Amino acid sequence: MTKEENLEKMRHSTSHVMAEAVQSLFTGVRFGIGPAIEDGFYYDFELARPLTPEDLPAIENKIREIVDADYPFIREEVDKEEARQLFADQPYKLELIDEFPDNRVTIYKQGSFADLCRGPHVASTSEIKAFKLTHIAGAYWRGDERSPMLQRIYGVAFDSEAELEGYLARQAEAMKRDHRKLGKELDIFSIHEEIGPGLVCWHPRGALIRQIIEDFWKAEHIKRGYDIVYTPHIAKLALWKTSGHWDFYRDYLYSPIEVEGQEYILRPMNCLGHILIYNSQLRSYRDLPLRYAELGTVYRYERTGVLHGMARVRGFTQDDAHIFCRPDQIEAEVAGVLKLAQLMMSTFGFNDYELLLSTRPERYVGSIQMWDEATDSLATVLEKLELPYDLDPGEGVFYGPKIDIKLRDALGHAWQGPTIQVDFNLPERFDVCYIGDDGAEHPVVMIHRTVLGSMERFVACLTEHYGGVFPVWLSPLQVVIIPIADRHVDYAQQIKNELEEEAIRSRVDERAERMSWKIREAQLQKIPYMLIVGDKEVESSNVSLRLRSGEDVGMRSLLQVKSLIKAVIEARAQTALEGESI
RNA sequence: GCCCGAGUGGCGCAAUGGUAGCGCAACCGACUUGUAAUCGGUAGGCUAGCGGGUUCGAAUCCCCUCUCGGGCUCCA
Repeated sequence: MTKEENLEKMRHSTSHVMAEAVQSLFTGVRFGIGPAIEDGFYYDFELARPLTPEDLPAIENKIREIVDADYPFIREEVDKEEARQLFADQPYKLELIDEFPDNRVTIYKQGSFADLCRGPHVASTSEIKAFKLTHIAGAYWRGDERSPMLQRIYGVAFDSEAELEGYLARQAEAMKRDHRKLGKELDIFSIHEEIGPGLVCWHPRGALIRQIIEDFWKAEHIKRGYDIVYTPHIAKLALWKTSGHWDFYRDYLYSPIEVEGQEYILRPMNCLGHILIYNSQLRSYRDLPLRYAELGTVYRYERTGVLHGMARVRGFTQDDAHIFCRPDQIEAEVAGVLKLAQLMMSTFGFNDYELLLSTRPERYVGSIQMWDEATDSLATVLEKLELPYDLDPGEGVFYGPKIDIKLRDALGHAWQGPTIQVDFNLPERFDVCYIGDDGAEHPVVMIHRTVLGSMERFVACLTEHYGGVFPVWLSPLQVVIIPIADRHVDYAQQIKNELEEEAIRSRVDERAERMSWKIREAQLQKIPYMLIVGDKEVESSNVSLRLRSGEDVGMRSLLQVKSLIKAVIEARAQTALEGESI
């Protein structure tokens, strides 16, 4: 058994011990399930009263008692009838028993607690080493929102106190990278109750980061034969009925706006405008592929509980494009998009991401043959490009299979970023076709795709990925010039002017503060370069360079510093100085 | 949407039934400074809601609404 499997076993056993602790502290407990998860475990309970965080220490103490008592875990096999009697007052367990295919079920007992469980478990409770209950949450029985909501206690468990401490320290570090916290500290964005939940205001610094990304994005798309288009943010409801969105996603649309007796809605997607542009004239097979790209803002009425800073919002800008192509062009186009997505990921420092191929869901349109062909071609491209991916069965969109790239935030949550989706639905509904070399009409294949995701989510992930320490080319402010005394302000200003000529973003901190105070503030703002100027520098026409890593590079000529910074920006380097860690 | 928790000056926090305090920031003044916090002073909130209730009295207790956080569900 590997170390990881042992750890998982121990975590699972800890959840049983926690259940025993809860059983002894509360009356009338009904038990749900309690598996091991990444880093720890949870158990779901139905209790007479709501749990509060204050309950956790008592439960932890009880767990320790059970651990110290060193109860063995005993495995027993019983038939279903016996199991039903054992768990006669446990409706959730009875439900599980009914669903087991075999007549024999296994039970694990430790101390005064018995649970229906496949196992395996540790030999004895004393094998549980370092654990901590972390939080409580509501969770639907079996993850179904029509089922009762149980109370879940989450915990973490490790082989040693040192590993537990290490984990908790990493969590604390990760919380510092939270884009919602950094967004405030670094003045990147805000969300206002007065405007509405999930609607983002981009502050000048955030907007600058976004502009830089968008400029890069546009240039790379134009290079690859995309045409930039703009389409309206609202459209007649009838259009969304034709597309099928009204039927499938009505609950996620903002309510219609009535004007002149016509109903309009805020667009939840950009594709329809692109389709109408395509359909504005007859297209020949020679015209294809056509690639329409738009940084298109869309609005979706996301349920209140799911909103999360800039990462999950109600109004967001997709870096969208729709490729209209012939069936024989699918593979080449998908490959092109994947390569572009890879370029985006590597340019922005995401070297660790997951690729998922999602296949036909239960509710779908089109023929199974179309689905199979499209899914195969997506898989073929992934294999040709030697990209490792996981299958996500049944997770495709109703209109076609897709490839998703998932990015992780500081706390390890995966967010969908780039996505490539084949669409069989819209070409049919809108009669999107081309004239082939046979002179006949053929349906086009439409590919929806983003290579970043949305600007909001991407900047959120980017902020967490870098912990706010953006690479120089993305840093809103690249240089702070710090005059030591008032008499150095003119010289500092002169330097700023020279940096401006090179389009380096700088500011002179001319406040009547001490140098060390100005350095502290520049550090906290994670500004890549600090240029300190005092008598020595003025006299020798130099600057003293300090990096946000804390390194004092020393006195250099302005020319040297300028060319260093320029080179770092042009290379879109991940670090502020070659060989530096930031 | 569901369960639990929270909402105090720009920001971070204190005050759990008796007339709201602290730090940072802001503003004013002094200091003119050598690599992460110079000193002094001033102003600023009636405590999410021009919501309802309990009480002699509410930031503090109860109800409603809104927003945020942790999860669940969802995420075209």
